[in-house]
Amino acid sequence: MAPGDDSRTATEGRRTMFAAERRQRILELMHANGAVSLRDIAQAVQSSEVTVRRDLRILEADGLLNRHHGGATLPGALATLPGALSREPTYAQKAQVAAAEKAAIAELAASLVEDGDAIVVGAGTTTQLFAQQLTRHAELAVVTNSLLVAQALANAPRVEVVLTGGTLRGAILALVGSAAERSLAGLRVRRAFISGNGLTAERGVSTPNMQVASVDRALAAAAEEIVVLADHTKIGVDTMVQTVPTDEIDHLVTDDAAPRDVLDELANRAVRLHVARP
Amino acid sequence: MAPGDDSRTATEGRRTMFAAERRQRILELMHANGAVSLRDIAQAVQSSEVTVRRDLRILEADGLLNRHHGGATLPGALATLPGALSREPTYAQKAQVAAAEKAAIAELAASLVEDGDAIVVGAGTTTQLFAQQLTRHAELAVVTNSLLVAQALANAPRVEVVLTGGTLRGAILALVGSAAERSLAGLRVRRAFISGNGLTAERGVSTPNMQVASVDRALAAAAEEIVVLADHTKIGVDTMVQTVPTDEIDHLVTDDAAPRDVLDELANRAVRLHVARP
DNA sequence: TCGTTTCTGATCGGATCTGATCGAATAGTA
DNA sequence: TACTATTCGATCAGATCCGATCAGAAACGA
Repeated sequence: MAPGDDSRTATEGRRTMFAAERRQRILELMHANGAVSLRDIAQAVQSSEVTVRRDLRILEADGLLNRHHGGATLPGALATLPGALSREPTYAQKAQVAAAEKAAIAELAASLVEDGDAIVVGAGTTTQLFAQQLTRHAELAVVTNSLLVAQALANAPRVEVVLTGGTLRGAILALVGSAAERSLAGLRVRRAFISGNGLTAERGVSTPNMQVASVDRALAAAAEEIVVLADHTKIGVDTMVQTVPTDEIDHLVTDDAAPRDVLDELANRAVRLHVARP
Repeated sequence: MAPGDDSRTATEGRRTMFAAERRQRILELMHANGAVSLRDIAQAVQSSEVTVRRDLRILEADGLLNRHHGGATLPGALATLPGALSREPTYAQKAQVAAAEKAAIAELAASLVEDGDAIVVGAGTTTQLFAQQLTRHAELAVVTNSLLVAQALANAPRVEVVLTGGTLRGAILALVGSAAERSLAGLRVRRAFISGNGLTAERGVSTPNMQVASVDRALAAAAEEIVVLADHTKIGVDTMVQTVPTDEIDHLVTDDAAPRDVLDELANRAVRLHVARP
């Protein structure tokens, strides 16, 4: 015994985390990112993957999250996570395509928004990233048909988020149908930020789904100016249903890998170009 | 029993620390660090771990802290890590209250839903769990103002989800406001499953927020029968705004820890009771 | 001074938590 | 469809922690 001995190995400060503390931390990670891979959690809480797996099992039993191969998501939510989870392959895959370009486009597009604006935001992986950039704006009013856009702005204190009603399209977590279009009828905002699956100089923005196209048209009709967000993989691509013709597009935000000739032709048709460099 | 009673006669001038003094220091340590390990406490107050353990047990009985394996934390906040990203403590905390009971309630309530039904589901942690139980139902139509309910059912292939429009209330991820209420105006479904913050026999369901209350009323008005989901922590509790009076409640789904007298009184008023056992 | 009460510390058995490993299941790819 | 690489689940082992019991020390009253 050596109570007065002061040559102790000072373990203080880096106290090991309690189990409850660790689980709370996991929940915070979940709410911050929507979805987290098991490996990332293990690293974040400085525990083994086995322990994290156990925690996830407990938290799932309490209904606080959903487990998947490779990680977990918030109940219902799905993620734009590097590679891991794939309950929803289509969406996760879409988010992976040109991820860096999309992030750069989102950031550049956000600079087109000013404090006090009222805007409309469509559904899509790019517009979701775009919405995340808007959390710091003040006195913003955002109308959207995308649950992911709405969630991205849910905690922004000075942004008012209005969701259109409508039928949920699960694959993209967006609202479609006549109810969605009707709720946009009397609306008038400054700018609409929409995406799509393809954009050509001849036919403008297009998407393969008719319901989605119909809503996108209604979104566009509610705005004075239309801003299209499209990474280079979509430029020059035409899909089934036209949503916004070229002459109605006011701005295009894309990245520097987009084919030059299509951009030139778009510029000739009075589309103002904003090229992001990832 | 008087082992915990330590209102000792103050023998002044002694150098040994009194029990009350030691416990006070423990509380100071807790408030300074949020969470402290048992070993650190023992070293800080120059006592054995056994004694500290005893103190923690007493302090926990007084509700002044929560014990865990290896130490203790403050009752309210577990989020104490430097640079913690507690984005949404309120919702996560709410979900943890009576989590097992809520899960059992959700499961029992789901048995009240039949294939082919059209139902309305309100916002809340319990209704979210309830929605997760519905994914296996077929030909179901679900109308909700909760983003979490909608997301829980997003991937259910045979469930049609309709979201009301409205302004997003970020803290609970639900849609409120006149737009939400208007979109429910012409609707008629078989049953409404709603929650709330309190339920008494005299005043029925209540919630502390007026906007939420208004939407809940609109949800209830759209259904032939009203089913209330409330765990025992809400039974006998009255909050500010009444949403559904008792005589309009057709079913109550709760757990077996609910106070007997309130349940009896509710049964007297024609509320059918469903008691889940976690 | 003595006995009683209360508090503190030590020890031991049992319980809990954590980490590692291996077979089984799952997702992605050709 | 078949194959391969992860990932999951179950089991086991080690370490830590908790609770209960017992013994010693200090304080109080007679």
